[in-house]
Amino acid sequence: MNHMRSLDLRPATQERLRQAALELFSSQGYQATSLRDLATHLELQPGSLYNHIESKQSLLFELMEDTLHDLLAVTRSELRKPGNRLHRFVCAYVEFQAGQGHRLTLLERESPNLSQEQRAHIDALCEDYVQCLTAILAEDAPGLASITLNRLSHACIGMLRSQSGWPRAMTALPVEGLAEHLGLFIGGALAAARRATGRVAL
Amino acid sequence: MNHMRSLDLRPATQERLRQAALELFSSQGYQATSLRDLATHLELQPGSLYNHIESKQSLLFELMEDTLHDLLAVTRSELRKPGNRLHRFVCAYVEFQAGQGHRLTLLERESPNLSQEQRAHIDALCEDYVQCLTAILAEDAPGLASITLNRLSHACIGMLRSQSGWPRAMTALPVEGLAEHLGLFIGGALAAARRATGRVAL
DNA sequence: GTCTATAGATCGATAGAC
DNA sequence: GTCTATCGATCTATAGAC
Repeated sequence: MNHMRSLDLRPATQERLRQAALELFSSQGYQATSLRDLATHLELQPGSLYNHIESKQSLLFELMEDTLHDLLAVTRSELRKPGNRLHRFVCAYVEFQAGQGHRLTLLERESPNLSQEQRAHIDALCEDYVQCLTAILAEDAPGLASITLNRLSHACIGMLRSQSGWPRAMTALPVEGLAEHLGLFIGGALAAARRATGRVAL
Repeated sequence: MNHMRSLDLRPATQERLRQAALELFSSQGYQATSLRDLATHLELQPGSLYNHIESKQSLLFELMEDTLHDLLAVTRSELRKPGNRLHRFVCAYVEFQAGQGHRLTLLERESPNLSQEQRAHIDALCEDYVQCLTAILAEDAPGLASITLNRLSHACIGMLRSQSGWPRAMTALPVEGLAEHLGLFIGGALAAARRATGRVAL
């Protein structure tokens, strides 16, 4: 109840710091960004950062972890709504990518800069996300062999990730119709997998 | 003719260096790998490396450039053979990934560590590779809108890249049947795109 | 083409005053 | 929670002897 007075108008330094770190890490890379760079963008002195972070590495880890938590939350929330689950899964990713794509860039690129334990944690969250999709696909195509299902899941996620270009090129196209296109392609891949299974099963 | 005597039995230092750099860069990351690390693995002193490279950055660039050149060469060579071109494209990538996957991880991850000019060069080569696939798809599905075709190309390449996992997890599955699975999914996506276009065109 | 030695710069992190 | 000041380590790259 007495925590109410903490509704500051300007964002807390914590939040400004994470925002700036996200921007710098995703554009220049983690290792190429020094804490001095970061402090300059915040108009702080380098040493002052350590009132808000434990270390540079833990900062990276928290950014990556939060990204996956948010992506999972958004996706699961979208899946609770009625309608085609596969389509909702695709929409959730497309929207997340459109609005916060640089957060996903960190996940793609900066894994090797984590400690072993941190990387294991992130990998586990990625597995959760993939499993989310796998469950939907298994529901839509009940007869698939587990190896086929597994590869289909990763292929679908590959299609979603492909929006970011290879490796970073691809003129930033408009998002309009993107979810529909991806849904179309994914649906086609799923149908093909189902047909092939049926053919074998007969 | 007199160059014949240069058929040394052990690989030249140049080649050992690039091999070791590839291994270290792809496993630890470019920035996290020091020239001391590299020199140690080669049983050399750090300074000696500069008899073989111009700079650390140019070493990275050449590794990435060579990778794309080889991938393009292998792919184009495969496309010259008879048979389904889309299938051959997929096979070329799968084999390249299976045999030299760590070379591709450099492409995925280390772009931001290049200079602007170097990155532009690499991006152009990536475009060439994408264009390779686009031409095949355009041939297989003549009526596609250019935006659809473009997104389909990137989606297909996303499926191919998805073998590497997200971001690096995914138990290294056997390669058997992988090209067939990916060909199936890609074929399905292509068919879906074609059907959707036909529906509109009618 | 390898070595030793080191320049010159930068980095992450800490200590202590305010 | 910000500042100043700095430690100690590490890095890329160079110079010059052999």
